[in-house]
Amino acid sequence: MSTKRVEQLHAQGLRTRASLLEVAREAFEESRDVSLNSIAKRAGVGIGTLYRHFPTREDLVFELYRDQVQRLTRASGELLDEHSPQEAFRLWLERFARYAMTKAGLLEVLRTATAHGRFAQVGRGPVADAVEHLLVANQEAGTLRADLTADDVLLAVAGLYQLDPSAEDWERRAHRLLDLVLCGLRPRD
Amino acid sequence: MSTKRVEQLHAQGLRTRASLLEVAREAFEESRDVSLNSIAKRAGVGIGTLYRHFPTREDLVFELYRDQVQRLTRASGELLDEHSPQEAFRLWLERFARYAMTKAGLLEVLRTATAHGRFAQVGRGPVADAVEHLLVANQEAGTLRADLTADDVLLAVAGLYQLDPSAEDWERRAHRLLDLVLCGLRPRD
DNA sequence: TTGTTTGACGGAGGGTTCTCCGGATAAGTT
DNA sequence: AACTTATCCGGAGAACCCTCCGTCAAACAA
Repeated sequence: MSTKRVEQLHAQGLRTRASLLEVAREAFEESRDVSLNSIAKRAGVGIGTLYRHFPTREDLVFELYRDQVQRLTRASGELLDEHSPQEAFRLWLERFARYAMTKAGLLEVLRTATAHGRFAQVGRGPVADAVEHLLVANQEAGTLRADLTADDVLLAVAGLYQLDPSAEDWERRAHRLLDLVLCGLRPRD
Repeated sequence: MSTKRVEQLHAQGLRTRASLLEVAREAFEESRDVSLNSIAKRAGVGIGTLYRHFPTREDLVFELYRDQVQRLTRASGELLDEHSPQEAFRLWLERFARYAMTKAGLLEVLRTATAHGRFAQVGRGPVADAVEHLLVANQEAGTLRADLTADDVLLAVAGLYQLDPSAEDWERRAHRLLDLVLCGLRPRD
């Protein structure tokens, strides 16, 4: 049967893929800049195989943090359930900042994921969707300007990507930035 | 005499340095991603020589746009002479955006120059100084919140670095961003 | 004039990224 | 069992980045 065959063939591919991801996760925990070469070697796989599974370095890193990003985007709904739109929005932005800073690689992922690039095209990106969700709720509540788009918001908080997670003052700077942004997004008068 | 000797020795170095810069400028106009190898070759110089003059790629690019950056930073004073602090601030930010977008390489330079990195340490960077200048004038006029720092401002407009100069809508997006930022920086009530 | 010093030069070399294609292996076919 | 096909694997190879060090020539001193 065709489907079984596909599964079998995939089985092999999926195994090496999983192996690659596991090795990559370990490697990235040790240091941020790992050579793809070394990952392939540590996974006991040719470099060509790695590239077939993950055509670019970004693809690999993105996959590593996929669940983290998902958890973040899902949080928008949960926060809206438990808090007022205004609070939910602020809490979500703070979580966004914390996520971006905590795991070093995530920052890069979030930046490219929110930029208008390859990832953004997929339904304009899950992150943009989460923002949109929060945005609409706040606009209906009248706590955010009605003319805003998710794009506006993501651009406004882009300063987060400039922060250096290894510096101790990133938290203070991030806090100030979010304050300014939230102030600017409020309805005029 | 010692100074003459230094000048003579420098003369040689300066010539190759100038040659490198000239070639680099041409090369970068053709395409953004040029190999340092090719620049060295086109300048008729060994790759080692290039690296001695410009230890990192950033150093080279930064040098290419040094005068552009200077012109931008100087504009802060001129604008303050000719306009109200508020207008000067807005006009300067718009010029900042335009500069960053027009010359492709400049965007990268401005980002690293404003980030807290190597360049920023030198007197916290000329760009930061320009912002500081405008900021103080506005705070004295009461048109910007008194607790703001240049760092805050630069973080707030960092969204500009996310824009894609080759897309047609960057101008609209930049405009919206600046609107939001200026709104957020105004004194509360 | 003949060392000697000192800065500048060139490129080999090790490590990386990414591409490309021939080889292997399993599923399906006759 | 022999053959075909689809899929995956591996690594050679081209291009690049950056470092390191031996060489060279100008400037100066003896």
